[in-house]
Amino acid sequence: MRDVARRAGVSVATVSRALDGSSTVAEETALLVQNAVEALDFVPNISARTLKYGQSRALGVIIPDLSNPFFFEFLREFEALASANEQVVLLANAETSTGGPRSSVRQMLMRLVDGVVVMPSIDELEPYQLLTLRKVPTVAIDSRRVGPYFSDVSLMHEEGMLQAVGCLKELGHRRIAFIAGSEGLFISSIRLEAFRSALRKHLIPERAGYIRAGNYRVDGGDREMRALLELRDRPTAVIAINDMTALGALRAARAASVSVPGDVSVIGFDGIELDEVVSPTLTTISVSRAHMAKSCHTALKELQTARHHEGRQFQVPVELVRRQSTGPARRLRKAVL
Amino acid sequence: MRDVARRAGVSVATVSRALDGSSTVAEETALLVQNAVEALDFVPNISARTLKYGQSRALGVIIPDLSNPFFFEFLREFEALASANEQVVLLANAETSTGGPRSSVRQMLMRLVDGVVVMPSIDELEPYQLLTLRKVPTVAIDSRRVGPYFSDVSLMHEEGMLQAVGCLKELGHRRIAFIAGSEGLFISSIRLEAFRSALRKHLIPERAGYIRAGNYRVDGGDREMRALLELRDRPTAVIAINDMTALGALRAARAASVSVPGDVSVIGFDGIELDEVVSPTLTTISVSRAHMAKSCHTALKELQTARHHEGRQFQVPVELVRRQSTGPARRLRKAVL
DNA sequence: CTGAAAGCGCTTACAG
DNA sequence: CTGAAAGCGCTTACAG
Repeated sequence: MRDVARRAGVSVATVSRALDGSSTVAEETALLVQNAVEALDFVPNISARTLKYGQSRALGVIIPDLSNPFFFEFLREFEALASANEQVVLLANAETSTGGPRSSVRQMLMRLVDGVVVMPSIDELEPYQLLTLRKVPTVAIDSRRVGPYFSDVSLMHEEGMLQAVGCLKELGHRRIAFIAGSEGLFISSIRLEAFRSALRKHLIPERAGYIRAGNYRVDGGDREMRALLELRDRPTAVIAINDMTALGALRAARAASVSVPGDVSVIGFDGIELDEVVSPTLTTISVSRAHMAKSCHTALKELQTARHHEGRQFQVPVELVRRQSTGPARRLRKAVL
Repeated sequence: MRDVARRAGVSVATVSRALDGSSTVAEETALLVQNAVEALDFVPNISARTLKYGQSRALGVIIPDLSNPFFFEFLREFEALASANEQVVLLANAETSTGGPRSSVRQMLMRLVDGVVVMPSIDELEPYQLLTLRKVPTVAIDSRRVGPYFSDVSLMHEEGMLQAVGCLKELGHRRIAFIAGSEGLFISSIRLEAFRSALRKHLIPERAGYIRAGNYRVDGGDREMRALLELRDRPTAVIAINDMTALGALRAARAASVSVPGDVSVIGFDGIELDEVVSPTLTTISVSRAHMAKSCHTALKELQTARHHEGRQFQVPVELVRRQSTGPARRLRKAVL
């Protein structure tokens, strides 16, 4: 910057103001600076500004180590929003990072990020309080809590499950099972509760052994689907906590020569791009990643200016997308024939 | 830091030295500082250090906007390495970022990253020269070039294609097609050349219309597979430039009621996790993401200390993984029967 | 082994 | 409209 100033024949203060844009600089001076900047290919040093401002124009994203395409798809959207705002995305993986979530949080603090998106389960939410204590705007997915410097972006699981169960009911299904996530995880229990509540609203009884604990991954879905298929009163439909689990369920059905949707219908949750690649294509409760990313970004921005920096809840709509993995229940089909 | 110094009853210089670890500090002084740090929950401000050092302990990753799980899987591995080195990952998407690659590069420069991984096609390599000019260690995947501050991590396409074609030949295939990436992209032409060279080495003729231009995505693979299946002398085997393309090819075959591997064999490239989820599971030329991430990380480290900061080439081995999508060629099968 | 001081590159009241 | 100067939080030769 000193070089630029020298070349333009002005002071560094003037250069700074000229680059800032909002400050008052004579037009010809600005031009002089502009030329010098281009001639020297000047790139400002952000850390100097950060040191001054206490803000780095960087946003952190802390993602759990689930090998889930959904997160990548979210990340893509979020990065686009950040870069449109001249912000950069700092990535940290809560699990694989040496030191776990605490070290991720520490990195975010050391770098004075302008905000952090956390995609954890509630069990792990505690380490992130360090962020809000230090007044770093933080938004968590599906934490269902708000507070100072802390907002929540929640998916509308209830509506999604209601639609899914409703759709199955229409197709004649009464024996509907659910493959949840790992036991004890909060998100898992939210979706499970949403499922149960949907059953109740549709007056469908919950059956013994119909609620299974998966692990959000393909292998968990595969394993639990096998178990379900071995039940005496085998379900005619299965809803999975996410698409990866549902894909595992499809695989298990294939391996057991159980036809989908002929013998059993399957519904996932997320709406990842793969759903349309597998066969049968997967019916799913689809979440708009763009909407989710937008909510997260807005939430972080709002927290900076909100009164008392108090957070609020954002709702992300979901939508049942019907594809090949759902069809009429066996019994109904026979009746029709 | 001033607070810590005050509380510990020492100067900030001493605090800095105590935290540094390598400097000489009396043991009891160090303890005093340690206590103060803990009492105040002190988190150092990295930008101050960056300002001083000119290094930020951040690594940039610039990824093209391909909706390809392979990149995420790579990113995961790379992030783990970075965080084990107390480095953070700065993510930029070359395409979606407003301003394209140039603005991504600018962000990296402004933030004084210690190195950058670029995963582009050669067409786009030029903007990244700004990095090496400014002495930022840069490593590109499959660029096949090296230079000052510039290393290359190349996959061993030739070996992979040789194995793939060899495997198909053994199974009796002679009519082998290839679905490439977008025309004009360098990576696409590397893999295509590797395929052609493999054909030559195995004395298999290349047929008209057997080389197709896809787009690295499912829809491109789908589209080109349909075209291939409509040929009069339909191929008995298809190799795709990457797994997403191969998955598209599988879908097209399914839609056309063409059996895989009964009527046609399919081989992908990458080895993404999904290959084992689809049906039939996908035979692929698998690339170790861990190895690739390790090479990139090492390359960046090396460039800082190398003589004249001259880059070099790293080779990442690949390996054919046989799964369900490959089988004996029709003709051979008949002969056997 | 420790402290005072300079300096990294920027921004911004404060004068003029 | 512009310049000189202080200061952001850290590190590190330089004395002691």
